[in-house]
Amino acid sequence: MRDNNDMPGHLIRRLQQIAVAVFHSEAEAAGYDLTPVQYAALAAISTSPGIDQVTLAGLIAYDRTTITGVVDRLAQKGLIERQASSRDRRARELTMTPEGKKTLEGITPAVTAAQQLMVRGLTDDETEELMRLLRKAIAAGNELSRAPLRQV
Amino acid sequence: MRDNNDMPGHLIRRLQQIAVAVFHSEAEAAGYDLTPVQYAALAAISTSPGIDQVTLAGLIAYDRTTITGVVDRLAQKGLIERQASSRDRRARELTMTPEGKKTLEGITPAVTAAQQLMVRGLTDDETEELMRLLRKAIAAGNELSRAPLRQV
DNA sequence: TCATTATTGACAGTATACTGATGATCAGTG
DNA sequence: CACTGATCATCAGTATACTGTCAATAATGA
Repeated sequence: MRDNNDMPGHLIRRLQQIAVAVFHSEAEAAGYDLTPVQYAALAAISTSPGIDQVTLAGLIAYDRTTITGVVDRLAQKGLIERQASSRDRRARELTMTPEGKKTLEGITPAVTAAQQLMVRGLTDDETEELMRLLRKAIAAGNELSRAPLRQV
Repeated sequence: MRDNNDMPGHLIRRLQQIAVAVFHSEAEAAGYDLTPVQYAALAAISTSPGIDQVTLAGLIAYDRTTITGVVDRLAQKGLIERQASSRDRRARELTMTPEGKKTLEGITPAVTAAQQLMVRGLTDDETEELMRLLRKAIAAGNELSRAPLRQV
């Protein structure tokens, strides 16, 4: 019988759990109540103001159904605003509030720290190699998920 | 600003999504309705009959709260049985049913196929290296998650 | 033995992720 | 312009994951 430790799926799941836990503890220690998912969405909206939800989902590889809830919570926290688009009445344009900008700037050091902490068992070279392999595997499997990356 | 593609956390999350999607489609194609999480739990119960839920959670690095629902669903599908332990009246001993054994055996080829498919962009050597790096990072971060691995 | 502490399983509540469906709207074609 | 098909956002439902809490029970130490 194949051991869990020889299953890529199991190992990926475990490191993901650790990554999320590290993110939460770093963010909380810095005084912010933001999930990894919410952070990524906020950062993407910051880079692409006025973006609609489907495009946002594609940029960060989220399911379009998931993004609804994430955007809801960001709006509820006053970090972003959602307004109907004038060009397409189906779409909602997402923009950051000043509060959102302040939060994004403030939390960034904690996010950077978390990224290092979650691979603290690896050397810098090993981390680079891990990221290279992850990128390569993701590129080949991108279309297998319901939430593929869609670069604009 | 740091790109998503340079963030280990983002890359890990994406590959995890792909891994789960691949597992589902392979399992479904083989005629089974079992999630990756349910499969791992079933396999662990098969290896360690009579195990209690906390020990099971430790073996596969699940949160003890999560395991309750997983075990519920496996029991509801008739794949496992839950009975009060005679040694410890708090604990529930988990055992497989014949149906569970049949399911586990039947689904195993699909699981193996899924493990290969989710890293189909990598060569065999690269897959080995990816698993090595994942194991090393996980070992260093094990205690950072609420659901660490607890080998017996 | 008795009081304190720890452990097991469960529950409520929140946040991803997904499947599948729906209403509103847009774009392209005849 | 009317029709068809695609797209945007949302919803209902299911399954992880987590935080924090609780009752029942076990284990430990004074």
